Amino acid sequence: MILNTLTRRFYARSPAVVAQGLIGKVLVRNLDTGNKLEGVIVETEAYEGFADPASHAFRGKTKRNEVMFGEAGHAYVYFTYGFHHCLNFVTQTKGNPSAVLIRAAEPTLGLDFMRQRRKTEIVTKIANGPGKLCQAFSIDLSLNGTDVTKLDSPISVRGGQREKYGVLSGRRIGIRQGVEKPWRFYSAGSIFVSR
DNA sequence: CACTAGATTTTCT
DNA sequence: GAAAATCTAGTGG
Repeated sequence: MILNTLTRRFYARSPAVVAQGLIGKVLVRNLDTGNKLEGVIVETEAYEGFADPASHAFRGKTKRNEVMFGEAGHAYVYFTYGFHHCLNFVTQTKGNPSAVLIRAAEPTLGLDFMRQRRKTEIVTKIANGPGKLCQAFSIDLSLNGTDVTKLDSPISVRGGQREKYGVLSGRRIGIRQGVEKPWRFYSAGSIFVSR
């Protein structure tokens, strides 16, 4: 079993590379209660700073997106559609505010807790979407800006087993600008992806 | 199965 | 005022 937490160097690359690299890695959530949740990341999307009209950072810095303008390896959590949180990891370096959206995961640890939070018994529906994933993993705005490269952080990512079916890419979901960019990455054959 | 409305906050026009 | 990196419950085929 590999337990290495991903370093800042991993995140300090272009978002598309990081997004692809995160597939098959394990998202780790350390709760205040001492409970631990884990899930294998099966779907991500890359958002490329100033060059990408779909990125929150495209129109400049705001109070909401300021974390994207900071150091790579931090969590960017935002609230959207009045209801849902979305989890991102900041990538690249200062001056290029890019991030990777975590869209879906396969729950592997803490299933009872997640089922309770999601109010569903169906495992494939626990984290097959960015809003659902945050609900299952108990992620909200209080975690915005969290450094995810530390082992004892509330959120971190560690290496997992190699993705056996390979990684596919396609168009991103839920956006109207820059839809032609093939910056959605997902685990081939996984039943835990959002679509 | 497809489609639609509604929840509700941040941001931009 | 309207759209947004969404989800759910409801209607109808």
